[in-house]
Parts: sequence; structure tokens; C-alpha cells
Amino acid sequence: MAKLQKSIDKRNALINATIALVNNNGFHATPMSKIAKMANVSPATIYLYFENKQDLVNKTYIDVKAQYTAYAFANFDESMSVEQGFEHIWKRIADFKLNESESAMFLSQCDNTPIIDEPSLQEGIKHLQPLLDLWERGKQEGLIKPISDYLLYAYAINPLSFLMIAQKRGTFKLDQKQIEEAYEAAWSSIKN
Amino acid sequence: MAKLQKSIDKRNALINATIALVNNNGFHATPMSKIAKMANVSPATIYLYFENKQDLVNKTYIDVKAQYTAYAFANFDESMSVEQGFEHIWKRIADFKLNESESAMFLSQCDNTPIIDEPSLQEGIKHLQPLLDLWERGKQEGLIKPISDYLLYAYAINPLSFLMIAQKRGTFKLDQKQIEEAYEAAWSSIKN
Amino acid sequence: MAKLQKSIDKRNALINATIALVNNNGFHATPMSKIAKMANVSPATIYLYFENKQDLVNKTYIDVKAQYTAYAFANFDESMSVEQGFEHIWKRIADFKLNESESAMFLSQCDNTPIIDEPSLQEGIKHLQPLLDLWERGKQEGLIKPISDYLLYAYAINPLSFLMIAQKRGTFKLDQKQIEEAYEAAWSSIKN
Amino acid sequence: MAKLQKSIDKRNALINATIALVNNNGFHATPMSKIAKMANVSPATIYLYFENKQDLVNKTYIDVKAQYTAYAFANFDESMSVEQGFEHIWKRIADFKLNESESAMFLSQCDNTPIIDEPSLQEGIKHLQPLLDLWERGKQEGLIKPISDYLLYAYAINPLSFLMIAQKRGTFKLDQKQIEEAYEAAWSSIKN
DNA sequence: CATGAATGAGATTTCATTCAT
DNA sequence: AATGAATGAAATCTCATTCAT
Repeated sequence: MAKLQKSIDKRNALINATIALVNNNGFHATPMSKIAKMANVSPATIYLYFENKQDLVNKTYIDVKAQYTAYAFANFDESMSVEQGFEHIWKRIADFKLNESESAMFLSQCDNTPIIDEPSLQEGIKHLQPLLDLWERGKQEGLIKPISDYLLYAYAINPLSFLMIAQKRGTFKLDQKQIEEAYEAAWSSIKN
Repeated sequence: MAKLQKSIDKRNALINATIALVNNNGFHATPMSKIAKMANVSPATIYLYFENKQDLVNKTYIDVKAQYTAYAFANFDESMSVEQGFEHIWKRIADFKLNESESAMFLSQCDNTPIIDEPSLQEGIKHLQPLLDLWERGKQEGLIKPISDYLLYAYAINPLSFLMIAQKRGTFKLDQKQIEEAYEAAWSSIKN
Repeated sequence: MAKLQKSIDKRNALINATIALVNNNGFHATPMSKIAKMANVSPATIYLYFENKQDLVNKTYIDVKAQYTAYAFANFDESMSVEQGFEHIWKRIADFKLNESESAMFLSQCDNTPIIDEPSLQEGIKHLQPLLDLWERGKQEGLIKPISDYLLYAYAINPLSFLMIAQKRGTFKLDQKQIEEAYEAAWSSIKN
Repeated sequence: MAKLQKSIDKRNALINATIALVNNNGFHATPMSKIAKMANVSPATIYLYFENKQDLVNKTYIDVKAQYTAYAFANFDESMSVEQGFEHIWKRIADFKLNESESAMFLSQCDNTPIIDEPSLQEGIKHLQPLLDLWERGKQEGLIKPISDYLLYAYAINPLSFLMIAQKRGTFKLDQKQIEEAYEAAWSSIKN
């Protein structure tokens, strides 16, 4: 295996350990030593890849957020109609939240606490542009309510986080039928 | 001032300090010593009122959750029509999230991280029953979609948390017009 | 009940609580608050009867040591022969160590650690005089080895402490037959 | 110096500091910080070698007890006669108690208080077997009283602890003549 | 690059003692 | 005399980070 690859593997192992431990124990109960142990490296090695703990968690956030958006827009095509496009993206996001629930949980935790610093939060938001563009088109075509993107996101996308957490906690199960119902609710809330 | 009152005041001061500091710094960066300082007591005094840090944050959660539901259902009357009742409760909750944003932030942080233990989370959920009863009535009258309460909550109520956080971060401002738009979106998403 | 009596009762309750707790947990794990709780008084009340923790444990030691020697010499009569007198005292001490094992344990702990201050240790030794006098007589009569009282005590009396602790720990049981054997060993070790 | 050696040195420094401080101040007045200072390491370093304070004192006890028995049985040879063997071991133990009085004091403190946990006490007892075997032989040959090993130990060996403490406290001096007297008393107490 | 050992700084928690009542 | 509440000081232990190898 090439040296570079080994390096990337270690970085990934650290990122994954961070996600798993922060999800299960919370940021406050995730010491660097545990992260190192789970990633099978020495604590000192972490500092070869990241400046400090804050940097590690920031970078983890940015990485995961990038995965999330890449997943969301895979196979999306700007030639799709607004409704087709929205359904496509929405279902990709639903898939991500339910199948990649470790990653989704981590994002949810970061987005609701002050553990990520402001610049990294900004960095994470960047990649949502295609969805915003789609909504813009929808508004112009009169298909989507002419309201703030924040409102659209709050009603069309964010509820999936709540459902993912409920499912993770075991109090609720999202099967195919309920995903359809959720999509209905999402579309109803933003369509004109 | 009576002894009992002084005791209650101290407990409240501790709860409030906990909310403020956890909101601003996160649980991991909120030492007991800072909480004590902010509440104007000695660190040792905290342990007269709470067993340990975990207990303090659990009890804070339960307290705040109780305030939240009390606020939500104030002046609610089961004789109201389903739509009237829903609008009433929804707007109370919106008021709470936007006016009592410190409390709301704290709840959001607790509901998205593993800092509160399971029994306390359960304790906190108890008081939502009137809303669930209203939805049940709505379903029977054919006014509300016959879907899981989790889905209804995810779309009708939870988006307010997202909007509250966005507003707190200063990236977005919820004024009267947008509250009406949000209400429209909420109602659209769950009405039949 | 007279006021004075109530006062004495409280003092005794404190002394007894100290003995029980130090025996079971050791001095280092016996906080004043636990002593107070066990004696059914407020922590502050302890300071009405004793200057501080050191004073409490010193006084407890002196009290128990006095009980011990009183018990040891009860019914002893200087007109007894040396051997009769020794057997009498020895058996009283054996009785004390085995029946009043709480008290005996406490003394043993104090005599083998630096928890009691020097003046109180001295105070505790005082009352052994009758035994030393008996030995003196025994030496003059040629019945007892002409060796230091420390040696006599080490071999004739102190082994009972070891046996008491072994019994307390449950690894060994001292019944009547073994007490006789122990007496034999004690007498053999010091008799001329 | 090899890494391993430095590690062993640090562990030993910690063990020795523990012995010295517990002897002089008692367990309750021996904070980890003092132990660290005396061993010339940071308090945090203690936790690389021992799990916690209880573990440190347990391990110290086991170490010292092992030294004690190794010392006691050095040059002992099962081909010796019972009386020769006993005298040999007894004098080795006397040497240890008087020359290695720091270690002996520590053992005495541990054996008379609840500071060592049960498993570690058990661990410490293991190594006395050669003495018990010798006594067994003595009983079969009719040279030693047919009584419990606990009684034999209480009278033949344990008095040395009492004498060692008395000497340490300065109230009594064990010179060569008195050691012979003590040996006489010990042997008298257990011989048939 | 990689590490294990080490640690300073600080976290949580305990406790002997005091004080207003 | 008696107390419960309060606390300053200190105890145990943790952890992010560094450094010699």
C-alpha cells in the first residue's frame, strides 16, 4: 500500500472514531485518548493530522457535511422538473439520514450545539446551493411558496433529522409507507 | 425572606446559570465552578441541591421542559375546534421558542445530544398529551392526516426549533409575516 | 430525663458512632457528617462536645481504653496469687477482646496507626499499672521471667489482638478450647 | 538507562513514598499530591502506574508483603531440624521487623485497619506456606503444640510487631539481649 | 511519520468547620 | 444547647497536549 494511502486511512479512521464516540457519548465525554484508541493510533499521532481537538471536530464536521451534500445531489440533473428534482433530492436526503444514520446523527449534534466554530459551520453550508437554485426556479414557476429558503428548509428537509433521531432512539420506525407519508407532508408544506 | 424561599431562589439561580452557560459554551465547556460563580454560590453548594453534574443537567432539562409545555397549553381549551386549537397551541409554542429562546435552545441541545439520560428524557415527554389528544380528534374528524404522531410533530412543531436556532445565530429573522408563513407551512403539512 | 443525662447520651452516641464507623471504613473514610448522622445529631453539634475531629477521636480512644482496663481489672484482687491474678486478668482481657470486639478493634486500629496523638496515647496507657505491679511481684517471687514489661505484654497480652482480628475477619474461630490453648501459650511464654 | 528500568524506578519511587508517608501521617493524611511530590513525579503520573489510590495502596501492600516473606525465608532449608528452622526463620523475621522497620510498620498498619481490600490481603498471605509446613512437621514430631496455626502465629511471630512499634515510638529499645529473651518467649509459647 | 510516557492545568467532588437562627 | 445550610480549601482524578526517542 502506498504511503499516501496509509496516511489517508489513518485520517479516516480518526474521523470515523470521532463520529462514533461523539454520537454515543457526546463531545464532553469523548477524550482524545479514546479517539486514538478506537482509531488504533497513538494520541500523539492525532496531532500530526489535526491541530487540536477543536480542529479535529471541525474537520470531521466539514467532511461529513460534504459527504451529505454529495449524497444528496448524486444523479440530480438540472434538466429535471422542479417537482421531480425536489422529490429526487428529498429521497436522497431521506436515504442518507436513515442509512447513514451515524453521519446524520453527528451533523444533528453539531448543528444544535456550540461545538463547531462559526467558520466551519459556514464552510459546511456552501454546498447546498443546487437545492436553493431549484427552489428559486420553483418560486419563479409559481410552484413553490415565495418564502424564505430558511422556511423551506425548516419544513421540507429538517423534519427528517427529527425522525432520524426518533428512529435511532428506537421509539419510532420509518418504513417505506411512512417515508411516502413524510414526503407528502414535506411537499405539502412548501408547494404553492 | 423565608428560608424556603431562599432555597428555591438558589436552586433557580443554579438552573438558570446552567441554561445560560450550556447554551453559550456547550456542556463540555461548562464547569461546575462557572455555574457556581454565575449563580453566586460556592461550588460545594451545588451539591446540596443536586447529586452531581449529571443530575443538575437532568433536573434542568425536566424543569425547562415542564415550563415549555405549561407555556404551550396555557389558555388552551378542549372545547376549541381542532383547527382553532392547533393554531392556538402552535402560536404559543412559536412564542415560547422565540421569546424564551434561552430555554428553547437548551431543550434543542438536549434533544440532539446524549447529555440527558433516558429516564429524564421520558419524564420530559409526558406533558405533551393534550396536543396528541387534539390530533387524535382531528384525525377522527378527517381534518388531519391519519399518520403517526411522530410525523405530525416532525412537520408541524419541530421546524420551529430549526428556525429559532437560525434566528439565534443571526442568519435569519422571524418577524410577524414570516411567523404567519411558517404557520401556513405547518398547517399545510398535516391537514388532510 | 435530666438535661445532663441527655448531654451524656449525645456524647456517648457520638463516641459509639465514631467507633463503629472507624472500624468499618477506617479513619480516612469516616467523615464528620456520617458520624453526626449515625449519632442522630447535626454536624454542628459535634463541635459542642469536641473541639475538632482529632479531639473526637482522641477522646474516643481514651474512653475506650478506660473501659478496657476497667473491664480487665474488675474483681481483681491484689491478695490473689500471681498465677491466679494473671489468669484472672488474662481471661477478663480475652473476654473483652472477644465480646466487646468493636471496642477492641478500635483500640487495635489506634495502636497501629498515627491517628491518635501522643499525649492521648500516654493517657491511655496509665491504667495498666495493676498488671505491671502483678508482674513485678511475679518476678520477685521468681515465677515470671525477669524481662521487660514490654516483652511480657507483647507475649502474654498482645496476641489476643491478633486473634480477635482474625476472628472478626472470619478466618478463624476462637471457642472455649482454643481460649484455653491460648492461655497456655501466654503463660508458657512468660513463666519462669 | 533503559526505558523499562526508568519505569520500574518510578514505580518503586511511588511505592516507597507511599510507605513513608502512610507510616508517618496515616492513610487519611496522605494525599496523592504528596506521594507524587516525594516520588518526584506529577500527580497524573501515578495514574499511569496504578488505577487509583486504593490500587496504589493495595499494590504497595502486596509488594511489601512479598519482600517480607522473601526476607523471612532466605537461606531457609527444609533439611533443617524443626527447632533450627524455626529459630532461623524467627530471627530473619526479627531482623526484618527491626531493620526494615518502615516496611514492617506499613504492614502492621495495613493488617490492623480496613485500608487494604480483601483480595489483596489474601494475596499477601499466600507466601507464608513454608512456615506452616515447618509447624506441621513440628506437630508430627511432637515438638510443637498441636494447636491452630493462627495461635502459633499469634504467639510466635506477631509479638514482634508490637515490639517493633514500641521501639519505633521510642519507648523501648530491643537490643541483642532482649532479642534472645523474645526468642525464648516465642519458643516457650509454642513448644510442646 | 509515529509513538508511549509524561505532565500542567483544571475538572468534579468531598469534607471539616462555621454561623445565623 | 442545637441545628441545617453554607462554604473554602483541598482531595482525587482526567485530559489535551508535548517531547524524547
